[in-house]
Amino acid sequence: MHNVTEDVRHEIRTAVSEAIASSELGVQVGRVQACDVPVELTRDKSYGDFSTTVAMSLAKQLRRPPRQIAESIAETLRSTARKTCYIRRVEVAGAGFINFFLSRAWLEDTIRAVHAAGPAYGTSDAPVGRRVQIEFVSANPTGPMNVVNARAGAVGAALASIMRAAGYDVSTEYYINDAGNQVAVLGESVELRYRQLQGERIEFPEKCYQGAYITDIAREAAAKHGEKLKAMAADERTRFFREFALARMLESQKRSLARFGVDFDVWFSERTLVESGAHREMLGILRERGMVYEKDGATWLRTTDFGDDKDRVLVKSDGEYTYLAGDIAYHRNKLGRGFDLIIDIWGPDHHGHVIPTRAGLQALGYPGECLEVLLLQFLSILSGGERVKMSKRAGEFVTMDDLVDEVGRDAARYFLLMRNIESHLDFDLDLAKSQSQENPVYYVQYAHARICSIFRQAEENGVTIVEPSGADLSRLVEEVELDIARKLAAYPDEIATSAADRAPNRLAKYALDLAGLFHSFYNSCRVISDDAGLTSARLALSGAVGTVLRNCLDILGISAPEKM
RNA sequence: GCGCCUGUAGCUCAGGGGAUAGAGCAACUGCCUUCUAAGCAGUGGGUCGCAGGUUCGAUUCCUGCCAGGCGCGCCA
Repeated sequence: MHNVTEDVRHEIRTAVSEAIASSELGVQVGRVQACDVPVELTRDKSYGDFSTTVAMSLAKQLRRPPRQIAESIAETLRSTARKTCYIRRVEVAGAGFINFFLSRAWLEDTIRAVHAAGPAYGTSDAPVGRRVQIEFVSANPTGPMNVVNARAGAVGAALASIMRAAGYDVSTEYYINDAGNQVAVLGESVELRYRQLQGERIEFPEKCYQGAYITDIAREAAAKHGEKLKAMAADERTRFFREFALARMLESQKRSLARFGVDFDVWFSERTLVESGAHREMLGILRERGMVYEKDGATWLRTTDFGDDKDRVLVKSDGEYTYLAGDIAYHRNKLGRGFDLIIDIWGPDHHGHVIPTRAGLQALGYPGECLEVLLLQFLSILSGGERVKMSKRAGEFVTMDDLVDEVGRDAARYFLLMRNIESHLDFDLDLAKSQSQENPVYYVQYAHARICSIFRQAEENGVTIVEPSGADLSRLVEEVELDIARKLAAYPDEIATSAADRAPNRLAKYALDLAGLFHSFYNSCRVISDDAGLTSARLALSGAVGTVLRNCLDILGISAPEKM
């Protein structure tokens, strides 16, 4: 009873498959496997509860009108002596849909299933058994977390939760880019600011990071290590500033992420990778496999063998590894840790790296499908109707912290999750601030708080709260009550689809729809009344909605308040 | 020039091979002596960018075009 919808689907599939085999159609089509019968929850309940389009897909093969085929299948289903437990009525409609009207027992069972499973409702019974790693955010440690990182954080964390709910074994990872030359530039920026603070009249180069946070770090270094710094030799001091600045930036980035509620299972340092000799090792394997060649003093990878439009450099003529080489080595390391699927969430400006990186893995002998890159589209911040320019070097941006301060963590996360990941997202700060009352996240949270309030009220009034399994759910007869139960039944499908499509926004929409149904119910039906039986039934329904809302919000990384 | 993403209501966007295309905002009208009005009920609003193709069926998939965003380094 964990997943009633799946049970029903199975029942319908089997019945249809058997009906086709035993009807006159069976001779022509042969056996149609039950799993090949598409069974969907209907969009509109006038089409019944579930529907199949199998007749339409058989039309071509049988060279008969789909409606006729549907009638034939339906007729056989109706005359089947063996009474199935949920199916009550079978109708043919439209172009050849076979619609199934079920007994209300399936909705009552759904409500009971939600109560029985609680937080586990909607999660998959059968683990998919694939080890998945999702890497996201992985910002350069050269500036504060910005809103693009916030979007990646919200999406990555939600996707990880959704895929876990769908049965995947998921690990989340943050790649710390602590080995590149941008760290040297960061150190240099801080050191120059420090020297300026010491009264030296020196120019601050354009390539350095301009933000005020650089000066803050310089000031902090001076305050803590003032005397020691003065005594240092030049190269020693440069090294000091690089390490000091890096440590401070990482600390501040981790703090921002923690405030935003995004956590990672693994923080992976690029340095440890470099120091482990992973690059050299990778290159050795590629060389053995004949995948690299020398040209113009550089070492090239034959990415064109795997669909790239030109080969790529792995080792520059100055002997340094390229960014691509590092990425391939890193991904090889990930796969070496036993993951079957690597999901990276990147910005759209990195889309050109997808093919070369995958090509690198293929060149190493891995299947291309083991790397999936989700390109998260950009996010613009609108303030006063104007697009806020964001440039890290210029030090202009709205930070993740700003977002949390101004809009709040829950609202920020919901907003960032609301949209399809491949859609450009306009985040209007003024709107989010001024209209925070109408914010969709409050709508969902409010439904949850209302449900909690009902239960508090029931307790205060001394209403005996019957165990849901004991409530007489046949008392739920209002249309909106049954609509809610139907929506609860759709939840497991919603989790599965959101996971398969890598689409957290679907779940955000589901939560909004369920909350809407509940608000509607709340306004037209009184839960606590003199009718004890009805009260129990409605409490059971409300409690089930509360559970599912909580599950959704939890997955999305948003709090489910008991009071608002 | 090549590549990726987008084009759906006045605005911001969902949806998606199927049966009358949805929500919020904005506008208007009602609903608080009863469990939270951060709520509900209702009204108006659409050639799903354009043109072909595949299909029993396309707004959805494919191709081309148009428009917008972004990217095309021995940078990271």
